Amino acid sequence: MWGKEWHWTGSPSEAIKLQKEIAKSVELKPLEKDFRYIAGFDCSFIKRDNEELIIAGGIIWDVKEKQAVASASVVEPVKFPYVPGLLAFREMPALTKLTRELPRPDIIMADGHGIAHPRRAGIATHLGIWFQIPSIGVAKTKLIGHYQEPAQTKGSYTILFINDRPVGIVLRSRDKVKPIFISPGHLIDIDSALLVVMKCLGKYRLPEPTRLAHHLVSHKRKELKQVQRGK
DNA sequence: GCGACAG
DNA sequence: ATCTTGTCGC
Repeated sequence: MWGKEWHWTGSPSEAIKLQKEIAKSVELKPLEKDFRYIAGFDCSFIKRDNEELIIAGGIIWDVKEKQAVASASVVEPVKFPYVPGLLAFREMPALTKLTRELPRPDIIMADGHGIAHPRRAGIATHLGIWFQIPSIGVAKTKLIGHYQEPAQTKGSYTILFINDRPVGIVLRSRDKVKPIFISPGHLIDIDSALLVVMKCLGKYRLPEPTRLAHHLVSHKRKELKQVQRGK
């Protein structure tokens, strides 16, 4: 069910074990059902005294009407350190809490990778498995894999490989901008993930769900900075 | 031992 | 992610 919070505690080595298990449950298949609502998630961080806070934000994008129909954000202390490959353990607690305030989407779009990950279990995969909703990872840079640089024109793309295995797409989302990295998280395949992302592209490098979520958290962050000054 | 390394 | 001003290119 949507709104189910994630409460996991453990060490980095235990986290790696969990990811290996999660990867066994991943299902990659074409998106058969029609879709309309896509959730976009993103996080920001800020320091308060001795602790670090995470600001998680999410929006629901209506692909048909091309507009956000809901949004929410939460702020809480972060417990897990940032370790490449273990991003999900840092952001999942806040992101899942966020879902209590949002309607259930048809697809989840996360800021990060899906199976284009050392253990095929990026944050998009964690979210897809946890909620059993098709999920896609959209990252601004590569974590792992090899690819040929796509042409400079919008819409050009190449395949991202890990040991000769296709795991995602490197897409030029606008003319002459750095490409974005798309990979399925769960319950969707590479082709469908690419189609969904392209349907969400507007006049910016990032697809609307992720871009608006990022805009939301950066705005929330500025508000918190103001509060810090006033005390 | 030397690079690579989501956010 | 965050710290930060001006500046190069379309």
